[in-house]
Amino acid sequence: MATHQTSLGGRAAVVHAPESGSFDADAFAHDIAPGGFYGLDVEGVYMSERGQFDDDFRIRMIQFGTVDTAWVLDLDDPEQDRAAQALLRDESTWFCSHTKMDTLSVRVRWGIDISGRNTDTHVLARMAAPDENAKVDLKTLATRYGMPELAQADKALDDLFLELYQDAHDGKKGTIRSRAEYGWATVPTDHPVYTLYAGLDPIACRRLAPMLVKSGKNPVHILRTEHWVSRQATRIVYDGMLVDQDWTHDLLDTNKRVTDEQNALIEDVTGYKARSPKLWTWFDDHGADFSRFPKSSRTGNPSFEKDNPKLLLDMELDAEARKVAEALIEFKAHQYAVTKTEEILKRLTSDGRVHANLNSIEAVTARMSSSGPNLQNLPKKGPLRGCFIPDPGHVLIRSDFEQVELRVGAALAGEWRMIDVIHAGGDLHQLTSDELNIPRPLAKMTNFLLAYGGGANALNRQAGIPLEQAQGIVAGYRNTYTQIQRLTRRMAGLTEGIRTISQRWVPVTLDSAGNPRTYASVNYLIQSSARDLLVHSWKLLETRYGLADAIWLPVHDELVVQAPEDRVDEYCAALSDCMTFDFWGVPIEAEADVLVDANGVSRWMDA
DNA sequence: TGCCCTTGCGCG
DNA sequence: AAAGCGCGCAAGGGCA
Repeated sequence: MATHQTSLGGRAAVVHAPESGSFDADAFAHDIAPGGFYGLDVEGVYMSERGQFDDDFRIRMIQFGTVDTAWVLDLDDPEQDRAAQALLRDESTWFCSHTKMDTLSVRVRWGIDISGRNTDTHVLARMAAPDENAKVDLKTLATRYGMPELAQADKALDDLFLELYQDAHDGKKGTIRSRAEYGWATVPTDHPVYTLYAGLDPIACRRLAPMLVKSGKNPVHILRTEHWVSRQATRIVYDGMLVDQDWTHDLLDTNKRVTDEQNALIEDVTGYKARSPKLWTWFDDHGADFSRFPKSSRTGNPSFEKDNPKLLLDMELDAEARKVAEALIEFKAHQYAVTKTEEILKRLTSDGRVHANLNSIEAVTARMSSSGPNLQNLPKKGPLRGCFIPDPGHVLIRSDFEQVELRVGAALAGEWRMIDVIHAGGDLHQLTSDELNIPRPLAKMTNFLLAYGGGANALNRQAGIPLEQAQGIVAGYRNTYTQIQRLTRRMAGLTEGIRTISQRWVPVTLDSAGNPRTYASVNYLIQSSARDLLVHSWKLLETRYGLADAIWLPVHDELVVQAPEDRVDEYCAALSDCMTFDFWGVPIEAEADVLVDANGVSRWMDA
């Protein structure tokens, strides 16, 4: 058996990598005994856009680690595979691993769900440092916590992959992707660089878990809750969303036919593609006057973003340019749907699903985020959300909190004027409209703007009203809502961070000049507390009805639920019940809607 | 080719 | 006194 005697963070570390056929089960069980708490990591082949759910994805090794000893098991050896399985199945053994990657891989390969017994160090890291987005990968963390050897081993593996690739491809370097693809698939499972890299990971992870818990500022109940939410997120990713493939292909075909046609027309006439940044120069030569046209702030060139191309039609263009302008407008109207449907189809796995990632604690405010594809920002209007349908025999139900951020803000501030209106079933935007004597749309903008820490400049810009008027409105708002103003001042005085209603810690973030953005704290308090409330409802769904697993997707202030066809009423009632409660004397309300299209088919969109 | 940054836009 | 908040993704463009 190959054994590395090495050092990690100034402490001895041992990595055992048994060769196929020479596995010592007793020695393994001695180091990694059932009932313990172990770092866990898996090594697989290169991951495509479909992640663990790609038919071609497979794990090659699995590693378990204590704080000083790791075992790297080669899964081509049936004995080692059996030992790994037995340990993973043991209900008394706990694991920690970084991100959902390992939990999902284990479930895909063996059907074992360890998510209830796995602590995600990525989640712990987000709790310890909510403001350090993108810097919580395991290598960076290990380095920060005094274990630079992990990053070094990673670098050595990269070099090895390049070497392996060149050996097999006449010395050619290949692209990053091709090197990774080749390297992960073919590196020998007994190569010392590979086994050392693989072995250090679970040891580092196991050491990091308690360090991260200690360095965070959250009380223990938050950790418990986040572990639960993270488990739910893993379940949602594993299940994925069923795709209506006919619907999606139809959408792609109809939209792509238009974009291809218009793109070809534009290129024929101008020599530029529709999206070329130089297309404007052609218009310039054909009578366009860009002196008062919106410009890209970076290049200073005319910008064809948004609805800007429509402005071309107001110009004195020659007939040819007018035709191109119309083609460009048509192209842009269909481009978005093409990109989105292509992304969905790219992620489609052979089970007909898209396993979008749901990050249970991504934002600084702990709001969840979705990626690959991002389901949380698919347009509400239009047919794109309709690509996603419930499982056979099921129906989707959606329930939104009613104006939750404004209500939470009113409650936290103790703003009685607002609270009275909420109790009376009135409209907060209308209240502002009446009090400040401004139109309701402007009042609505003002309500949100001020809750987000904005000021007169922002109102001026966004509402397109004169700065003086914006200043007047802001002053009026502050005079009218004195308690909101008081809360704003109180929050601005907190230079380190704030605590939400569940005592979650949210740090003050810095602007590009390094100054604390204390003005954002009101929004942090409101946004993050609203996140607490959504999780609160989700947990109620579990404790009152045992229905947490019915959640199909959370969208900030909205829960989408999948219900069996014959229990729709029951699920609707449960959802309404769990999302309706009193918060600090303010009613929080939600109503459940069944999502069924005009043909009686349930899909993720309104009829 | 690869990396990094910005802009614009969808959602809340 | 003033300061719009949180995300992810595509595309463009500078740079090595």
